[in-house]
This record gives sequence, structure tokens and C-alpha cells, in this order.
Amino acid sequence: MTESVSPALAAANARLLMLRAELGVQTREYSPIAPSLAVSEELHQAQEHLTTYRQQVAAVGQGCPLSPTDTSWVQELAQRLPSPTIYEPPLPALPAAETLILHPTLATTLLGHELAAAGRIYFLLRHLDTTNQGWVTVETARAQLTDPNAPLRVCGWRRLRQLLKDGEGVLWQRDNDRLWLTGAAKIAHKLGCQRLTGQAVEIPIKALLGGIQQVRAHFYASFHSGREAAPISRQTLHTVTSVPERTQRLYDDVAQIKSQTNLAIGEKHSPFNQEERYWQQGSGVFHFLDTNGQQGAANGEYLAWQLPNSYQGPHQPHGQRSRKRLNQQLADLRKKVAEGNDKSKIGRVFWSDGATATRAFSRNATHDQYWPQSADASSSAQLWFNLTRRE
DNA sequence: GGACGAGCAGAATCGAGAGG
DNA sequence: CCTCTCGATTCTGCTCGTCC
Repeated sequence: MTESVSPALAAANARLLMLRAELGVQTREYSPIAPSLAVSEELHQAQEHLTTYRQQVAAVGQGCPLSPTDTSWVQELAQRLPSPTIYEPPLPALPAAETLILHPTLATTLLGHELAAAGRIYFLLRHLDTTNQGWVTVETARAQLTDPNAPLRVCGWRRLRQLLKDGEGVLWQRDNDRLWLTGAAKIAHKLGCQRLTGQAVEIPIKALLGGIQQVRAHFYASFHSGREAAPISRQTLHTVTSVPERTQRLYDDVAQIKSQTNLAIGEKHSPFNQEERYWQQGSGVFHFLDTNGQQGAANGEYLAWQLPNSYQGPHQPHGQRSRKRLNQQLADLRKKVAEGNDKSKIGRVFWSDGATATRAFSRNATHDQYWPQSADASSSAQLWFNLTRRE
């Protein structure tokens, strides 16, 4: 886009470039005061609005006697004219992307370190850094995040100052008037994260603009969005996400996480295996009467027990590539610090099909392995087959 | 009895205004 | 820019009920 520039401004710009060259400061590609696309678009809309109104006035005015002595036509014209509507320019638009990429492990780690509020600021600053230069000025942050008219307004300036203090050294480094944003891998490393698990997900910017509860809820929900919908207990979720069970249920509602009841169908019922199963599963075991004959003959009696729920998050997965890259960066950072690797003693027990569950069972028969039965639309619960562990 | 949902009350935290 | 205050919002522990 080429625009004419006043000679004085052009001279001043040339002088600035010369001074920068003398000081050895690198100069970016400079576009001389061309109005931004958004501004010229707004101007164009306002002009169209004015043109339309002029046409309306001209159409109504035709046929009116233009006598300088008789001014009654003025009142008549005023009654026939449409009342002019005030042109209201649109609110400043959000940067082009309306979603941001969030790694569930990072989100839950922020929750665990009471950094959800500061984390929200971090992701919004990343969003504001449209050129990926790695920093945002404090002035920009203040204008975009605290101004009552700003589309990204989430708090007052005083609260922003507190949050900038909270995230200092972890989420960003403040250098006079700039906030240098820390990379995702470095944040994870600083917060003691071993590796990123689950798929990155796309979170709508809108989700970060509500109350802190909504933000926390979406951070929590990203954990479900980024993993398979395998059963997981509230207790395990508490361990993994640091969100108490009561709060998890609340977040389920806020972030619209879908939950699914799961039931495991075991062997045919007999007094002997009932005791055995009680011993293994505890008192959650109950009598399942198969009236429809889904497991074999109709009205067969089986032992069954309730498994933890499975959950489906509201966000779209983003793919594996960025996670692999970040895990490589994390591994590089970890090389500098000697530490053990706490591998799970149990490992995966829920599988998508019987074949993989059987293979897993053949490798390790010390734990039950489960795979889902084909879904029954009439039932609210998902039923699971299982292979029983051998002691 | 385990897992879950729901309601309630008190605690904790947040956010804004006032004043220095 | 900091501290204090206070109302609003959010979180959490407790209890009870339901389902299997």
C-alpha cells in the first residue's frame, strides 16, 4: 500500500533512519504512515453511511417548492425525512486468531501453583504479541487488559500489577517497560513439570475473558479435551490437576465437560466368585441382571461394578507436533538437572478394543484390563469388558 | 460402600475506591 | 505507587441423597 507522505515527515523519517544507522540499531521494514487496514475499512464504512443518507435527503427533497418566502416546505421536508442515525464505529477488533493453543499439562500445572489468574494474563499477552517478537510493553498490556473499552479487558490496573508480580520470573521477566514472555517449555521446567502429556488444545479467547472461575474451569477442561475419554476417578483428577473433587463438578458445568458413567461387567454370578470379586473390587460390586441378553442368554446374572466416569472436554485438539517439540526442549532443560523418573507402577488399563487389552494383559497380568462394549444408545452408562488380574 | 450430584455455610480471595 | 477497607465473588468442607 503506497500513500503520499508530507515532505516534513519524510525528512524526519530519513533523519531517524540515519541516526539509527549511526547507533547501530537494526531497522525494521517501515511502511510510511499508511492507515491500517482496520482504520481504512472503518473510514470507508462511515463514508458509505454518509452517502446513503445524502441520497435519502435528495430523494425526499425532490418536488418540494424552493421558495425563499414560503418556508413551510422546510417543516414538511423535516417530517418526510428519515431521522439520521448516528454512525457508531465498531469496537476495536480482536487480533485475527480467536483461539489460542494451550497445553493441558501446562494449564493444570498453573492451576496447581495457584497461577491460573497470572496464566490467563500470560496467554492474553501471547495473543497480543501478534508478531511473535517475544515481548509486550507494559503500556500495551495495561491498555489492552485494563481499559474498560478494550476488548481484552479482564481486570483493573491495580490487579494487573499484582498479577505481573505473581508471574514475575516464571511467566515473564519485566525489563523496565517491557514484559519478556517466557517460552512454554521453560515455564513447564520452572514449575517442575517432567513432560507434557496429552494433546494441545485450542481454547477460544472468549473463554479467558470471563471470571476467574471460567478461566480455571477451561484450564481444567483442557486436561479432558487433550486425552482419550478413558475412565478416571475424581481422586486421580485431583492428584493430576490439583482441583478438588467438589470444584471439578462445578467446573464440569462451567466449561460444559460431558461425563459418562462406566460399568464393568464381570463373570457369571455365583456365591464363590461374588466373594472373590468383593475381595478384589470392594463393596462397589453389584448384581447385574442382563434382561436384554447383551452378554449371552436373556436374564443372565452377572457380577458388575462401577468404574470411574469418563469425561469429554469442550475444546478441539490441536495435534501432536508442538507437544513433541516442547517435550524435546523440556528434555534438554532437564539434562542440566539430574533427577529420577517416577514411572507409574500400574500403567494403562483402559483400551479402545479387546485385542489391545488382551496384548496388554499378556504383558502384565497383575492388573485388570478393560475395553468398551459397543455403545447402546438406550443406556446412559458405558459398559466395559474386563480381563481379571492374576495374583 | 464407592462414585457422583447437589445444597449450604463459612473461609478465602478478588477487585475497586479512598487516602497518603 | 502503596496500604487499608469492605463488598462481591469464588472456593471448599460438610452433609445428604441417588444409583449400581
